[in-house]
Amino acid sequence: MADRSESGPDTDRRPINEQRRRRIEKIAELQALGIAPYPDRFPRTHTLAEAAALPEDARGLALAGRLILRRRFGKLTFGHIQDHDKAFQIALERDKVATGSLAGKEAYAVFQQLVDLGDFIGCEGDLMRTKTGELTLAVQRFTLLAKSLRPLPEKWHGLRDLELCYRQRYLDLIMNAETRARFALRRRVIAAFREGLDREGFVEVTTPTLVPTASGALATPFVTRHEALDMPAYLRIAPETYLKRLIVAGYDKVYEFAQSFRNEGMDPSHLQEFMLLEYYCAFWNYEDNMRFTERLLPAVITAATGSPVVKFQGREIDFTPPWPRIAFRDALARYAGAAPEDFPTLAALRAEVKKRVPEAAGIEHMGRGNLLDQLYKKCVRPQLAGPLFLVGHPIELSPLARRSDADASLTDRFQVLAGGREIVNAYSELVAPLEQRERFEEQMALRRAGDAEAMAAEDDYLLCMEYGMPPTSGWGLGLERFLCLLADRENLRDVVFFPFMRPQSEAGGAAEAAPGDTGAAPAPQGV
RNA sequence: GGGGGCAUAGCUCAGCCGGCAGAGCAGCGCCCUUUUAAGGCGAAGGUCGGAGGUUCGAGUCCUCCUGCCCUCACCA
Repeated sequence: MADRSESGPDTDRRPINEQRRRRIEKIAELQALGIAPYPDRFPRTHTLAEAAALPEDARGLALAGRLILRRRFGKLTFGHIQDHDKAFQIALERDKVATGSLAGKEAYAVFQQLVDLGDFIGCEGDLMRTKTGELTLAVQRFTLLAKSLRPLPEKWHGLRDLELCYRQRYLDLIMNAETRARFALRRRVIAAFREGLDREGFVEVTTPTLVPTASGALATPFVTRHEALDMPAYLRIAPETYLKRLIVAGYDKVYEFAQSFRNEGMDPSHLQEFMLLEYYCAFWNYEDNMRFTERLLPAVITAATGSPVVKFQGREIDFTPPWPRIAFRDALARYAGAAPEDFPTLAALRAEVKKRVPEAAGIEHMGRGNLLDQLYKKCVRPQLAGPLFLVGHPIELSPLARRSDADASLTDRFQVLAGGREIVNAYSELVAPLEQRERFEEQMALRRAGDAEAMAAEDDYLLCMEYGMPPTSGWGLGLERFLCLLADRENLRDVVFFPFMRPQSEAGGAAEAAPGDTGAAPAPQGV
């Protein structure tokens, strides 16, 4: 797009802002001086972090960044330019600076009057040290790289308004180093998981996000429509059954960072769109998997944060292995004083849950598994600081998990608990196709009985299983929840760049203008 | 979905018992060659989220609406 198009019609319908209008005027003034407001490139020699590591007599640097601070004196100006990783001081002297075809006083005036905080600029010059010892680029030539039209948030307090941080994350990232650090942590954690899994021989794969049946978890899917096939389609709620198909296909070890979608309530601990990391390993059982988990998580945490000890909500959680193991039944008995065998009938258990968790809804429709789960979630889990392995979950809670050989009412399943939260859910997979079909049918019966959580059956997956699935153990982790633990954050939105927000018009509640209705006097036509 | 809280200049925030709409930063005009949120002087900048109501008078009190935060329920 040609530079001059920027001085063309201004169709922004939002209330006129004085500063924005002034900056648009500056574009024309720059162009009149032969200065392009949006040039196409700048040959940068170093990032700002690289520049900061150079010897202080380094010469001939070309640095680029967003101008974020400026301290003007009469004939000397200090400023800071910022790139993603670093802010760096620049100094311009009136009689020693140039831009475009201008030099000295005229070039200096361009910097003072036509360059604004928020603009991207390129700066060429030599390093020096100021009287106060700060490594600084003495700028001989600067180049405007992009004119910004809106003022940045406050330079000292940054962007504080939570709603603006979510809606305009780019401003949050520009202004708040803590936010940048949080997303750098996300990047490091993902890289560390990849490294840990790759080194173990796992293969990263991609499976469908758009699916004909939402399976693999107990959740309400987002529904959409496949027009060409004239059928409903769903966004996946988990990658599980597709990854297991690949196990059947002969991949021994697969994993996926699977963006998943669940159409359920919004609160600080639930996102509609989130990332599940799942892996599956053929020939492992859940015990093998626990041993690997005990190696993988400390390695990832240490790689990402520098220590296996996580500080969370004022507590220290040490992931150094080994971690204690506790059976689901024992946890209920010890922390809730209510072992499952104390309530042999559904009615007795239901009465107990009603007594202890009176606020829970839908108790009448819950099966035995969900009733026990209520007791666990409300009375036991909050007390578990961890890290620890919770094992031996009731079979009703785990329709895709292998039945325990020792106790038919239990599954070969474990969860990793830390900070009162479930970090990992894993089990020996159910690989027997006929039993899987029965378990799905039990879920469908629960569904018909009113338990909305029960899992949907998936015939295509059952077909796949009938060709033979090796013994396998699978593992899943909610990436955002894990990141919140490492970043000591309560709200999952804090570790997602652009959380889903209800749209809001910029006019502050005014109705959306119809197309073509500019709502303001159009600016003069350019070109 | 229930309950509680917040919404004032581009940003960060004051605004008392209902009585002229405020500050800092940013921006604008001046002064200033070593600053670190530079400093000094000056002039601007507002649909107090929106719509009603009470009142002589509403940023302030009441009702409704919108958005966000917290919390409970549901869910990972």
